[in-house]
Amino acid sequence: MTDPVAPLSPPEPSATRQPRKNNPEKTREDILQAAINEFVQQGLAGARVDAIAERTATSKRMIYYYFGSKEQLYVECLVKLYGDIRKTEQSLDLESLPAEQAIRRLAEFTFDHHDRNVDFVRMVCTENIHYGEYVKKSPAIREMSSLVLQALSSTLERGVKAGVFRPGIEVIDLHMLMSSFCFYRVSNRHTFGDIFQIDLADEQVKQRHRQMICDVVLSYIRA
Amino acid sequence: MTDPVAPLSPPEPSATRQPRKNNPEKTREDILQAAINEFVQQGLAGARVDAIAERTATSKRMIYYYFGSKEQLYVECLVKLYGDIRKTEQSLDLESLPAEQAIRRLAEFTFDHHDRNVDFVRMVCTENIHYGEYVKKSPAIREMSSLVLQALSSTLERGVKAGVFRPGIEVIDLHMLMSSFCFYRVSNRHTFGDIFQIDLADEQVKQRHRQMICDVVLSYIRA
DNA sequence: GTCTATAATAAGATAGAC
DNA sequence: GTCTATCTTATTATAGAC
Repeated sequence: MTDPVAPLSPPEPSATRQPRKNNPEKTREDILQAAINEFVQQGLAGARVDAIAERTATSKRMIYYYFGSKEQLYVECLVKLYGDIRKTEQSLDLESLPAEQAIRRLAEFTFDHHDRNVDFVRMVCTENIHYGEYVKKSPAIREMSSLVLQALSSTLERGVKAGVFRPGIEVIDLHMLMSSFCFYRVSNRHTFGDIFQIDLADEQVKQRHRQMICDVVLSYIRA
Repeated sequence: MTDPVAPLSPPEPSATRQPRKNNPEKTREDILQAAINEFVQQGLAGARVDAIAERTATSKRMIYYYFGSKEQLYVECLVKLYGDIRKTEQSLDLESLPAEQAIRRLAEFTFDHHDRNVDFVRMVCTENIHYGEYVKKSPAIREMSSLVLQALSSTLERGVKAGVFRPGIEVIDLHMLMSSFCFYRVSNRHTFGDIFQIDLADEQVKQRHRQMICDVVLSYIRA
């Protein structure tokens, strides 16, 4: 098909010996995003390296070149998605608000983030199916996450001192209460929605639940 | 190894031509339980039909003989696990208790059931990763599930009439509040536990959370 | 109804040219 | 750094004897 000499074709535009359109940074990012999409849709076992390659502007060979294996690629996807949530969590500026309002803002943020990042939720589900063995391999994820608890903790303290919250609340438990509701609503939307005949994506239902988790948390911790 | 004639061995006990030890009912149940174990551990895509066969007293051929395909076998596993929770839910006898106590019993049951049935929780996670497309195929699961909401609904009504609960609570939302906390605690124990350094299987933590979900629900609906 | 052996295919990973 | 072609293994599913 391709003639080995090509004597009549025009010369290559670049004379500085650059193979074609090399952009390692972009190629790597491109693969990572394609992998997230595939893992999120198919799970770890269900994901196909070939399928990831097809979602990419590059080839399967590059996946192994940059990431070594399917598992290592998967871990990098996890780190990226956890990084996204933790970064945005820090822009909340809870200290500037009265305790009760700060709790409300945190609950609403938690709700919104899960609602908008189905990818993150699905990835965490997949990871738990695999007994969390890949998050355990990445200390970076653990380190990023302690900040939320610190922010929540100091807010609680402020509220107790101000007399609006009752003392004795465990920070981790409160965080779990918020996370579980916001997470479940997204993670289990298919089974829950089908079985109980409710459309969890509906805007009215969504606003109701957003309000609800705030009320639930506040009624629980109020003095 | 086995001699084809066996002239000195004792005669077969059954003379009525029964191949070996045929017990279709038991074989089917055996396969189903083995499949649950495999699906629960590996997910749908990760589960191997060979692995299921190895967990069985019978062979891989029988899996296809009884269930047709890996997918159909998976659906039967789902139906079985959903059936288990819905059956036990009906033995709660909430009508015999004062409204507030009935809510407490339901919350505790929900907590205990999820805590004791990790298999169920993991299977539901897997199913949601697959967009719930298999529960949708089984109307039996949907039909079984409406009973919980009915029980919760009449309990709420009683409480409102008695003046202990405030009106306007959505039944489905309350059910989701209970389910989400109880479910998440089990489904996400690996990531949550590792990231926030808490052992969710610890007996003290468990009792604290069991108490907590009751308090959360009641403080939210109390008049 | 049950078993062993195998067909047909698909998947993760790599070789080697450019 | 990038590409195509391919190796190796494992997987779903079935054939055919008993």
